[in-house]
Amino acid sequence: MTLAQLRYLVAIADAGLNITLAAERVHATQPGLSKQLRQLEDELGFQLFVRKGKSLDAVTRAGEQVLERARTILAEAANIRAIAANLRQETSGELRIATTHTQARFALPAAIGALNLRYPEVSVHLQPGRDGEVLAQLDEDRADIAVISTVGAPPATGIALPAYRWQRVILVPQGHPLGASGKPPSLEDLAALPLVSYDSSLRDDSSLRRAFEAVGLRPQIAMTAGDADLIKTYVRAGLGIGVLAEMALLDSDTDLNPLPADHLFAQCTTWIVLRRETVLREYVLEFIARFAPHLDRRDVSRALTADATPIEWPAAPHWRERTAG
Amino acid sequence: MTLAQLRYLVAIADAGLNITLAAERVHATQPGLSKQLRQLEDELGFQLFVRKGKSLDAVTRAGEQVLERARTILAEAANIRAIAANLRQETSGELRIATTHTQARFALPAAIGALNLRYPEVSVHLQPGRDGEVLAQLDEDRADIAVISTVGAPPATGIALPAYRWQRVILVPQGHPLGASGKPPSLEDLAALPLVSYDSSLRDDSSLRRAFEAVGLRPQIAMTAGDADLIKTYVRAGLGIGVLAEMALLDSDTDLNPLPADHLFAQCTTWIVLRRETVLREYVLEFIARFAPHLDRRDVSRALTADATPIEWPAAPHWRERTAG
DNA sequence: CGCGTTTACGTCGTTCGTAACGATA
DNA sequence: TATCGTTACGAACGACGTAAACGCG
Repeated sequence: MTLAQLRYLVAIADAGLNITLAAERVHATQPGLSKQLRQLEDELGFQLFVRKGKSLDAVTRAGEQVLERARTILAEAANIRAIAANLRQETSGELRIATTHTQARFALPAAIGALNLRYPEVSVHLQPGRDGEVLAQLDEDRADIAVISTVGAPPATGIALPAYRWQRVILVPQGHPLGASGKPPSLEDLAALPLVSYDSSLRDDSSLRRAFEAVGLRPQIAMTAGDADLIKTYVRAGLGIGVLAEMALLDSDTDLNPLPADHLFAQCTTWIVLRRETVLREYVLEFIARFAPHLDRRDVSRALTADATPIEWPAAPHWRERTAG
Repeated sequence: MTLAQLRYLVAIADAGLNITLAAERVHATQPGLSKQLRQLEDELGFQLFVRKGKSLDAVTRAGEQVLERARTILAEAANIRAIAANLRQETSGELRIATTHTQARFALPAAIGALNLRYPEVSVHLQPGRDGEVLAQLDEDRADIAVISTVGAPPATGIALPAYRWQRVILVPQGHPLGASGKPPSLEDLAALPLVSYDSSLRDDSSLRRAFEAVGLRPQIAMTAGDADLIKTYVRAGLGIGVLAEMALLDSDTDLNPLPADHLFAQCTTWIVLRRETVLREYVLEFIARFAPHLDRRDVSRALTADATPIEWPAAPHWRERTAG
């Protein structure tokens, strides 16, 4: 059993049992992986994969067990390398951030910009996805950190650090009667109008739906879109009034009128989620410090090793205040 | 970085930074380890050990970090091999039990005998030690399981499975007045007499001492010994009356008179302690099943992976009942 | 002077890539 | 027939052991 064999093993599993594809990903040849896999199976004395003809068809039950162990071995090996790289003060590397579109488009640019200034040799990869996918990417070691929002409690998987809190806003075209009245809209007002919001608001457990249902109303969702830019586009087109994250407001959106919705919807929290027992590169800590300045570097390190006390909120930085600072 | 390098690394650390000794233990040559260690340090880019002249003097701070990770890597590699060995139904191997003398001498023989009958190719190593040492041995991967007793809660480190419960007994020579009265002795009776008990009863936190202190008495400990056989010897010699574990009573002790002490001292529990995240060989499960028959094999496996619900007591098997069965 | 580490060197095993072959849809 | 996995072979690397030199107490 060698580290290379284990690396090949998980590469094959992650490539959907396609050895050729796995070989490309690990920068090796297909016969090499094939042979190493066979040798590993010979040494262990059982099949890791079920063969159908020559192809791999499935992972055996025992293979799953081995895969799980192999993953933690490789993760710890990566940790050792990270310790070394930090000690050597290496400034190059990569940062894979799994996140949703809203975060990537509106919340992250400032922090990523600052990171790039301080560590120009670090290449950042934004990996968009829905909430579930984002956490899965982190879990499967396909991302280094995840940035994700919830309405209430932190996500269950991984270690969640609170980054910031935000509210939703109502977005109407300039001159729309809802904005003209001068007083903030009520849920009844909104229920009477066609809404444009995120795709996720179609889900039964979406916080938007639940806010309406809590008072016995049913929102009329005219259309949904994957990102805020699209929502704004359709609000402009008059398809309906928008409900979206306040971060999505830009100074250039002068033709749109944002109305507060703090009193209608629960506050949201954006979290930085990390894998347990992971050694972070210096520049990742730097990124976290930029993105969530209230998090002490030592808090982050401590949260990673032990299941320590949850991080407490600071004097609640609000989004607008943060960007102003 | 290779698995061999990591293995050498922890071997050197465990050998007290003596490379030659470490080389013997891993069945390799000293120059081999020396070179591999250097190569690992070169690859990582920093010193794992502090050199004093040519010798290794200490582990560096970063070295400690790496060592910890290396240990879990090796443990997981061992787990993979254990999965394989179990699947192949291998019947040979070793079982290293870290435990105290009382357990080794009186409680374990039956289970070890049964294990040897079923798995004659398994070599059992009993590794005696005091309570703290026993758990340390388990923690440092120098034992596969630990068997240890406490008065109240289970030991904090590792996963503790309750094995059985027992009481202490008072042991006096035949014809001693304490046994002649016919009624069980009181703490006052005992406090007036010289006692012979385990070395551990000298500790301030010993349960023997605390039982007396709880009622404002101070026991008069005439002498202590490391094991029950010695205690019995000195009770026979008339040095005092014995206080020891009921398991230590043998049918052949006809010249000694055991008096119940259930009403004087708190009940003790003997635990089987395992390391977290460890794959046990089949024969270890077999041993556990023999030693603590009320533990379901699946309970054991489940307890190892997750921090699951603690095992509950069955219809409280008492020591005497168990040996009778 | 002995113990322990490093350096030097030769051998052996192993891995890896290239190329050809085979099976499967 | 195209795709994917296996077999075969040769070259290169690397690990290991033996033997000798070096430092230190």
